[in-house]
Amino acid sequence: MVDLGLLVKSHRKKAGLTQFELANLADIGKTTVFDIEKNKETVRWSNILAVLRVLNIEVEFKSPLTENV
Amino acid sequence: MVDLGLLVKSHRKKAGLTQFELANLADIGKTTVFDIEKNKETVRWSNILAVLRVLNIEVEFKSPLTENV
DNA sequence: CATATATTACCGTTATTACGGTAATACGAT
DNA sequence: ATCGTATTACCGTAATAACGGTAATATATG
Repeated sequence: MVDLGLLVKSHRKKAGLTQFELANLADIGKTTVFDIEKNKETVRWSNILAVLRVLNIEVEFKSPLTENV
Repeated sequence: MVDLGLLVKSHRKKAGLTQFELANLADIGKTTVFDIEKNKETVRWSNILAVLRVLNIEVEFKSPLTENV
């Protein structure tokens, strides 16, 4: 697994957004954006998804059993 | 994005686990396993990770900007 | 260096999830 | 069809994440 916090941060920067702006676009609180970038794992899944959606990041799940479901 | 609930369910079945057993292995509540399989997005990210870990499923994030960070 | 802006951090309140218990339904095997 | 097990569903309580406010620190810019 990857450093999601760093991934979000770098994408946000590239998009020229502040945490606050990203939070608004994703319709979540600024504190939550901060938490995600800090890899706090207690955040709501839906909030992570909201951020990823704004930043155009996709999620994929992989396992020995799947070449994608 | 993929049907995570279905993915979890099929992997759990393949592993021969009940929801309750999976919950215990992941050290979370049975209700949460049920919720994940129902694609309830309000679950805690850490709980999803716990389940994926037990089932040996990896997460990957993809975007136009990354060939993996 | 000084100023402005962004980030990090902390706090208190509110809203909501996590959880186990339990009941009802569905599923599978004999 | 019957029995046993798994799943689905609902509930109440306790735990905790979400949130905005604010302050402190860091970063960037003139």
